[in-house]
Amino acid sequence: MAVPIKMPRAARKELVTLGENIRVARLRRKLTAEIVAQRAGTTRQTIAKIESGNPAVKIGTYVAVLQALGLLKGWGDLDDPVGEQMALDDLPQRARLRNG
Amino acid sequence: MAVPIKMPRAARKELVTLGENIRVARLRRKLTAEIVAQRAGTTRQTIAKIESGNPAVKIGTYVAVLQALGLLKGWGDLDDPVGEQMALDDLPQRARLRNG
DNA sequence: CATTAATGTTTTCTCAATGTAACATATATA
DNA sequence: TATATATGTTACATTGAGAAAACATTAATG
Repeated sequence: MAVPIKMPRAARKELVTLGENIRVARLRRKLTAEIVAQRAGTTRQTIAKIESGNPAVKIGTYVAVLQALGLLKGWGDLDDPVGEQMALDDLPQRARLRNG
Repeated sequence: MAVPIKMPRAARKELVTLGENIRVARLRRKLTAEIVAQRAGTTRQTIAKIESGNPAVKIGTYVAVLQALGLLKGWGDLDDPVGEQMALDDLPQRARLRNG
């Protein structure tokens, strides 16, 4: 197996959690990795990578798997307690760093 | 630019939503794509792909970007109203399709 | 406990995603 | 309205992800 990509601990942990959740959801539905792979248009090896939290998997594959499990809806919604304080109206189209 | 991967409408839509949310979060924080890219260990071109919902980006990059924006925590938690009904205790390690 | 299917694991090959660079365009400020 | 800068966009080379296949291992049933 390829060496997992180097990344911060917290990020890795979050990916592992997501993978575990996906595996639990699959088993609860009594679906084999093979079946989910077919529905998602991928292979069971890639399903295994996802369930183990391998960061080197395309997000498109993740989304396809979530859809195959009926877990897709609302997944793209982010919880942003910090940004929520700010108005969306006057949001600039670009960020400007200095004074220039 | 490379042709976007073929995928179901709903899945594509969810990715676009995620990308938009990431962009909004970035702008609210007044961060340039360049800055976020540096923090996430990638390039601004890839940030652009993420914000446009391109499915062919590694999930590890997504996670790194979410972390750079302070949006990572709890992201791996899935909402599974269907599976929640089922006990975790007697969850099999494998799914079995037929009779056996 | 025997059987058989599901999963783990490795290897090879192909193709596309990413990084790098360069240029065009648009927009946030003074 | 200038102007510096953020972003859009494209091209190219490299590298690694993913598909496919084969074999080993393990767990779920009867």
